[in-house]
Amino acid sequence: MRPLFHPSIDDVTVEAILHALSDPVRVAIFARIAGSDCSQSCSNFLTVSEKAVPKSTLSQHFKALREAGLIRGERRGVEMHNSPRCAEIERRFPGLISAIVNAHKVQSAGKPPPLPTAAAGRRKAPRRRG
Amino acid sequence: MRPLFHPSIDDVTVEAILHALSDPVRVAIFARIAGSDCSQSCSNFLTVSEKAVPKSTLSQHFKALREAGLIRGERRGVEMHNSPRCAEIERRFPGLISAIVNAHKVQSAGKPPPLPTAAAGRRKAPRRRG
DNA sequence: TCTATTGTTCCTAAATTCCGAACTAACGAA
DNA sequence: TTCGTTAGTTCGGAATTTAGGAACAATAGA
Repeated sequence: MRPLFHPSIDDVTVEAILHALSDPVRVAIFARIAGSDCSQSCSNFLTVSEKAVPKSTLSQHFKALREAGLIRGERRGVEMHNSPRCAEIERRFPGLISAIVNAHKVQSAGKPPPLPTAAAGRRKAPRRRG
Repeated sequence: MRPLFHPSIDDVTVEAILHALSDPVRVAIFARIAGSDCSQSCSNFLTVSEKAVPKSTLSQHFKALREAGLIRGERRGVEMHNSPRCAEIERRFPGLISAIVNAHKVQSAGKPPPLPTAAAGRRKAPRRRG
């Protein structure tokens, strides 16, 4: 298993951050990691916003967040501990992360919480494979 | 020619904004439109950050910015006038746009201005087509 | 050992992006 | 009117990126 790659803060780009956070699942993951005071393991996110996320996809999402410089991952035993790099990013790009997380909150607050029984109908149809 | 589509401000999403601005050419375009006091035509951006942008690509970039709700385009005669929708977005997502534009400035300031003679070597190699 | 748990890698299909070529639309001149 | 120019769009196909199932690797406990 390959060691985890984390960019130095000076190599972190706005483009990479915005791209990483332009995915609804990834912002949701990041918002929760950034908002928590203890590190989160990947498996805490096997469902995100009522939607199941396959673990291979989840792994890719975490890789994207790590390589954008948004989180730091550390393997501890069988699981991974993920923590935000907010402080570093704040020094490099003041106000960026909080504005994005805030906007995400505004948007989440704007749409009513999905009713459990109606949720299935709103879910994106699964893609069928060969 | 199809009429231009502009989302209502309430339909504008953080994800769409971040995705639109996660492209280096598009942030550069948007930063210039947002920073100018007069509207800008598309053809002003046939070269962006010393790099030529094919006009079909440019057209797609403007479409992406419009449909993300970041700019408003208006056809006047043969050309298009593009203006930012910063005020509306600021009301919906306070601080978001300015943080991103600021971050983009920080990043641009960080890298030294490319020397004209050396610029060609740093350009991304063009993809070869069939 | 064997088994369970957590996460990664591989592989292929689907989606997205890029950009040259062909096109449309507005304008001015003859 | 028709021709030519300019500004931008659309089309089509190749390249790139993404999604997720299956197989795998690594750790821990029994």
